[in-house]
Amino acid sequence: MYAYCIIEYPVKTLDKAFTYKVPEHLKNTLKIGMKVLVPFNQRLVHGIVLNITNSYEGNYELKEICRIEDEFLILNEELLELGKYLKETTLCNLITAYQTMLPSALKIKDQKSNYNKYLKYVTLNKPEKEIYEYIDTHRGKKVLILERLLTEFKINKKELDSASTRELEKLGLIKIINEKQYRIKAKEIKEDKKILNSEQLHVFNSIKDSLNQNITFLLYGVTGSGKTLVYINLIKEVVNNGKTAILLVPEISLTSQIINIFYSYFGSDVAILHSGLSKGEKYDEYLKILNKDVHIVIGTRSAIFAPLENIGIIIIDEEHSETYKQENNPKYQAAAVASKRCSYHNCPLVLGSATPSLDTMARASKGLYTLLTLKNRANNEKMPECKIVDMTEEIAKRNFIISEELDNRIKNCLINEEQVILLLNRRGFSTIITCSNCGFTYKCPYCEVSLIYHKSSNHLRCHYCGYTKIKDDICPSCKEKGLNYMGMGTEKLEDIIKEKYPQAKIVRMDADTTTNKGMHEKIIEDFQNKKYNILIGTQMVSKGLNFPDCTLVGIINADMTLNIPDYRSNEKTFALLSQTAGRAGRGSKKGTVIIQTFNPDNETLKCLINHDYDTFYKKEMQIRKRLKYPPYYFLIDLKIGSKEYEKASLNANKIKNYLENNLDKSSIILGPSTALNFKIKNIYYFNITIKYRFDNKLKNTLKELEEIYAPNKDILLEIDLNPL
DNA sequence: AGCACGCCGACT
DNA sequence: GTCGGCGTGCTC
Repeated sequence: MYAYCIIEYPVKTLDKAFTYKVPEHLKNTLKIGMKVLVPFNQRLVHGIVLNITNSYEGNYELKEICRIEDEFLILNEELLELGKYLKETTLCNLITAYQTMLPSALKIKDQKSNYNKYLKYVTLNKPEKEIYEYIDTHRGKKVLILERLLTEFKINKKELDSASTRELEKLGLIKIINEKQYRIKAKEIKEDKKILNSEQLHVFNSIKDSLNQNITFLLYGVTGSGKTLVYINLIKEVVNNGKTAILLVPEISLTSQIINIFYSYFGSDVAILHSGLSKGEKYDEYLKILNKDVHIVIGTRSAIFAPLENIGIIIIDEEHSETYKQENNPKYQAAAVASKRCSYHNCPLVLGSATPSLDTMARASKGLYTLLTLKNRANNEKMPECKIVDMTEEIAKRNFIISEELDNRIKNCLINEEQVILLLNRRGFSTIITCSNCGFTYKCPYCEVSLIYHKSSNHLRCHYCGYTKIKDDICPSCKEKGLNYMGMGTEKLEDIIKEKYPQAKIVRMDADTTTNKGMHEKIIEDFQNKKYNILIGTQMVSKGLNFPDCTLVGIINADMTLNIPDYRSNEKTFALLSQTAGRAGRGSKKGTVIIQTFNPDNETLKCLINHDYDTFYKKEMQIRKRLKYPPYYFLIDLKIGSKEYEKASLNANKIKNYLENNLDKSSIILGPSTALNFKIKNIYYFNITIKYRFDNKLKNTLKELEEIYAPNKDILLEIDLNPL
């Protein structure tokens, strides 16, 4: 009997199966997918069994497997295949794929062997007769413990006097048992259930009728339309059929609210997986899934690898969120993995969003996905009224940060004891040059993305195609000397607001104020309980939270995301501002949204204020088509890095030539240009972007490139097959 | 990745 | 003479 193993080192040259003999004593227990310890070049390393055979044809003198590492942990057939799929689609090593699928406590190199948490119980160890004999002949604490045990049978060791317990254990009268405990305990099921409205019911029924088919649904529902309730009912249906379900959410900040809702519906049938958990907690939740103690998994990106069997549905909430793409290796898209798993289990995949990504919507309009729509807010709430304020005019009136309109509305809210959310858009902070007078920003004439300012050379540069120009002294648009960095911190905004509205209670939520675990939840809870009047924050405040008394949302600088140098900047802006706007008017009162901008005529903002995703979609698709961006073209990013500028530049050009000679003529190769973060940790980076539609030479050419550069320690080559 | 082997320079 | 620098090669 022979086992084919992949070993722990994530190196290209070792990314293949090594064959071992299976010793007699392991023949019955060893299974495909197990973690094993094997001898490898003078030392012992961990590996995963990929295959087991009865014969071996080869000339190697095979060594024997030493032992099985975790007998309970077995990657099943589906997950083993999923790893191979990850390797193929992201060009990572197979072992890297398997490592990312496991929680850190079970990863191969984790040295701590036991993450199990036990609760110590005390029980009697002798027949009652002997216990009574002891009680009759002794007195004191020990007798009291024995008397309690005679009636209560087992008692938590912590409740008892430790010295007495130890002595009783020595006498053999009692014993201490370890009982496996899960760190996270589910809350009780609450019987306060909402009923689906007619629109929600229609969507629910459409998906329910296809529960045994591998169909992808796009659930496009406006903010506040009650998508969560649809998810809950779908999952309930799936679980009632004896199957399991995965719900992906974008980030931890959102999970706390959703998790509580799910606990109240499903109690202990839910496992949660996200980065906010400790190693031990993650381990426990993973065990709950492996032990089939739960049917439902809720979590962030990596929860898509949950070892559930018999999956009946996968739901990805806020489908457009960028958090579903992993930015380090393996650079995978959770939605693609989900799609793969759904096809294995022949079950539906549901993508939910109020602002679907263009890729997803394009697939829906092509008929690849089934589009389902929730047009109205649940509970008869109205969509908030949105208004654009032209900041150019306000600056003339010397209102630099808060416009007159927003100022009046804030004052009104404070009088009526209603709440305000202010969004400060801080993305792409200081690398973009803006005219403080007219709001002008430099754009690349070829790629229509904002140019990045390089201070050292006083140049503006397009990070897609490498177009370069020198920064002007006066603004080319208004001829004033207003060209400077754009940006203001939330902290500064907080000071300004405090000064302007001294009577208001203000709270700030950004990366600085939420570093401690639980701070985020606390701020939200306090705001919900009306401890504050005004919440100031970055994108964090945009996520699906319900504040019934929040009637005003102010977007201080809508332009910021419009100007980030990314072909998706319009899409991102539309999503972020819609989400934030959706916070207003979630109770009985009507909500208002004030959008401050230097670009009042911007098409994206116009669509936004009319809640008109469809027009936005059509207009943006035209731009994408004209400029050959996704979804019309696929993109691939190559990142070339070296400690020496010359080497990086030289090799980037070599790679470009190689691509030009080997790719299909229809593919477009852009660059090399200096990367967005040109120099990180003393390594210089260059970017090459490939745009393609159909290119069957592509995969192989990239694999060849990887093989050429794998042994080269001076040059780093990173390939992102699904860049954002 | 990480260990052995191997071939050259500066030390008790 | 030996200790140890890190270049190369190999790992079932």
